[in-house]
Amino acid sequence: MKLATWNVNSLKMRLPRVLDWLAQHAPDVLCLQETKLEDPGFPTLELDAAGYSAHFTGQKTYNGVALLARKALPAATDVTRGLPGFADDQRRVIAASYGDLRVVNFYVPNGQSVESDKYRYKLEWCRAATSFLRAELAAHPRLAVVGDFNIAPEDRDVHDPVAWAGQVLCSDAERQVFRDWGALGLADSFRLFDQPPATFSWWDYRMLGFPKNHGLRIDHILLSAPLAASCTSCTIDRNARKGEKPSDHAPVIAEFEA
DNA sequence: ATGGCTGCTTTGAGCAGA
Repeated sequence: MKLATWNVNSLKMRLPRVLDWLAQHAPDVLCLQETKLEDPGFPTLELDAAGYSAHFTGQKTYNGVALLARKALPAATDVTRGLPGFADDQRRVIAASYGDLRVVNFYVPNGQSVESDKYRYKLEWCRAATSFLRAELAAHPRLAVVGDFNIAPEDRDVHDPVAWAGQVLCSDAERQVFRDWGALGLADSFRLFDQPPATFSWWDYRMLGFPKNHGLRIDHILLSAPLAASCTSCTIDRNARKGEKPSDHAPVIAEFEA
């Protein structure tokens, strides 16, 4: 079983790459963020032709998340959108069950800067997400929480920790949220394995960010204990960041026994 | 080789991303 997450920065622009990537990697589930599509414009037919069933919640210009699942999987059940008790026009959360596998797909707010109202919104959003995840864990033993978290959990996830110290994506409050989710019983699958240093999932389009590997690891796959026990690898596909018209994020992939 | 932002929007300068 293979589970992946990818912030595509506009599914309209990235659909050819997504279809190529699905054909090459054949994940069982691929979670997308920043689709930037209203639901009637979602490319359901193209993905169906590629062998994937889609569930999604989107809006124009910003945000938007989707779950793509190979049709061989059990049909999605218990599909939920948004965070309970957190009224929000921004489409950032979708979750579904495939048999006993539960997948939560997050596009965590960016926050812009620690002085910004958007940062306060980010922390409030994360507080609601913590409550949601506690309930999801209680209901679903085999839980994966994936997506663009917009949090670099530790200094080793940052190309220049001194420059980023205390900045948005790296602030103490954001890193505490990541630890809180870990304390609920969600393991960072990437850190279950030895990894090359300076492995990142996002690189700024500007200033030769990718060629210089000036990146951050902000896209994650968290696993409940039963899922973590069967996880055999977690990798970031930096090849997907190369070439013409890449997203600024690379996919994260977790593989499991059976 | 992977190369000095990109995608979006009441179409075009400005916002947002991270």
